[in-house]
Amino acid sequence: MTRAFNPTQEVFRTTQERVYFQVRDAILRGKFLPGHAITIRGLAAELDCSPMPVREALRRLTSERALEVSDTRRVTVPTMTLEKLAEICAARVVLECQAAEQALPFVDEEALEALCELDTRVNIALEEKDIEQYVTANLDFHFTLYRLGRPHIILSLIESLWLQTAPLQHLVFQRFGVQELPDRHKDLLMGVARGDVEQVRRAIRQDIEEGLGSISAEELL
Amino acid sequence: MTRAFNPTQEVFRTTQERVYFQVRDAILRGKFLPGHAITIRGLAAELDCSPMPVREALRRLTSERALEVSDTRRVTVPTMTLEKLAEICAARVVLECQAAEQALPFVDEEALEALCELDTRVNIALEEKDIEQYVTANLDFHFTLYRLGRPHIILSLIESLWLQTAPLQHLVFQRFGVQELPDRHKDLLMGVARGDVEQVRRAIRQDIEEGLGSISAEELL
DNA sequence: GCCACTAAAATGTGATCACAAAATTTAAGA
DNA sequence: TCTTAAATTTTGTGATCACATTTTAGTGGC
Repeated sequence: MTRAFNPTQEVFRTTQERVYFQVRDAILRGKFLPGHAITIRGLAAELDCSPMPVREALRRLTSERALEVSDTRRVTVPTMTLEKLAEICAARVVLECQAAEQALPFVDEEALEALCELDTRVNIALEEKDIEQYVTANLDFHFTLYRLGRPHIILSLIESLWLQTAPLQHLVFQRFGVQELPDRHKDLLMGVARGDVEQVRRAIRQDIEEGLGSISAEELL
Repeated sequence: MTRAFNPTQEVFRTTQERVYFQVRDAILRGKFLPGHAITIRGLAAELDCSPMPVREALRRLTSERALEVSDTRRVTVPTMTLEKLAEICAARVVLECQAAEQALPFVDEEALEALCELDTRVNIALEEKDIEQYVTANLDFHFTLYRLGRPHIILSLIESLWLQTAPLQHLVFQRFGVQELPDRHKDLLMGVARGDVEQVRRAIRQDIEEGLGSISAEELL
């Protein structure tokens, strides 16, 4: 289970909750391709429970736009469009800038060290072309920063946006690898260390726009 | 049913969907007070269906933070805190500015006229101290503008944020009325008419911050 | 009158069932 | 071989049930 999205590593109180996090994790890890259809009974059998908790978990995920229901009521992994991508990009920029700004006053020695360590993990993953590791480390890096300001509402909005791009990201990674990805983490770290709001904003904006903006029309199907 | 939130006035394809919109509408119209507990069977009886669709609708609404589940698994209308309010405020500012900016290129004579008419309705409601009318007209005014840019993802994020403040808003309205509310719609309309991004942003920011910012600690319970 | 304790009612969760709609497979015809 | 149509299976939705937990009501004691 991805730490950044479930940092407390909690034991799930209900089956529905367990299923929700399992499916969410699978999406983040690129286990589902865009367009792929998901069936309630199939998931229930796979996760060893009745259809009931699956229904509620899927309803929750569609509500976050991590999945979508087709006009024939079938639950599918959404396909991306350029319009959607542009919107997600814009929303991520403004929300993650806000989260980072909110986090800045809480940056101390310890936090900075943790971020540097995570950045190192990202770089190692990039060098080794380890997609799985890169995705996890990158996620941890960003959310560790954002979480410093103890945001709740904004963070869940950001999580929803990451979930929406995850399937496409993995598609692109599998096709082109992770090597030529831009790395704005150094700028971001420097801005964070200095408490320079403007530098942080610029780094986040570039990180997002270069990462998602490079995906052109051809990759969308 | 609030037009701005369900502009197509669609016929609902499933019971679950009908229940979802009915409860959502009730929240927006202030039918539920913060802290109020909602029961599945109770709602099911009231809306004349089995508990099943209600469960899914409530799950969806809690996913949007319009409702929340207590630690004893009871679904309640969330109570507000200053921290949450500040976050919602910040998120609304950046997202609604983004939506408005995206809408500007689509503003034409017709749209401008529609907005003016809605603004008039808001002012009439304010003069007559008609809370119900004010809430509806204000909602329509903002979302009519935002919808021009045909946003999907950002719009649903904004909707979620409005839902979260609705119960508190109504509480404040009932206690203090709607008379002394700030009106930044004139500035906003002028900015929209001119295509002046900066003026629009400023008006939206002030509209949100003066509207929600005036709610101090005492009102929160 | 007020508080602790017990009993009864109500509630959320998960499982199962029925049914109509959709997807898939099979069969038939050209 | 390909297309179309019928038959079969699979699927989502809504209803109902069982059960453990929680909430509420009721009772007794001070």
